[in-house]
Amino acid sequence: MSNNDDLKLTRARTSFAEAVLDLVARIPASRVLTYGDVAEYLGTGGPRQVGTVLATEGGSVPWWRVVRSDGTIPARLRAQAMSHWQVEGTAIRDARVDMPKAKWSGDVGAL
DNA sequence: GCAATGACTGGTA
DNA sequence: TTACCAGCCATTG
Repeated sequence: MSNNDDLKLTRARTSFAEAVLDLVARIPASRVLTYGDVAEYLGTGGPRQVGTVLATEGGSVPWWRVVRSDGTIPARLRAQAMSHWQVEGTAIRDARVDMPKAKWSGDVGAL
């Protein structure tokens, strides 16, 4: 697998950050996950840790595919995320992600 | 090793 | 519907 080389693109990263970035990078377009779901999927840490990782190294992954449980995100990122969601065709509901429709099942083959 | 921080969550008012 | 509170846990100083 060449994805190992990707790990060298940035700084050392911890095992947790590595797992978060890896999972976020695997989220298919038009699909989103909540911070809590990412943490639960990894089996460790919590939603705050996921946010901390994305705030630190999120520039290298599709962070807009990770949103709050309400389908919203911080005002600082809302405009940017909205633009990406529209381009990728993500289900949107009144300036928020339509979680019931856009939430990723964890299976890339599910459509 | 300890204390503070934070792109969160769920419950209550 | 929005606003506020307490809990959670890895990372950083």
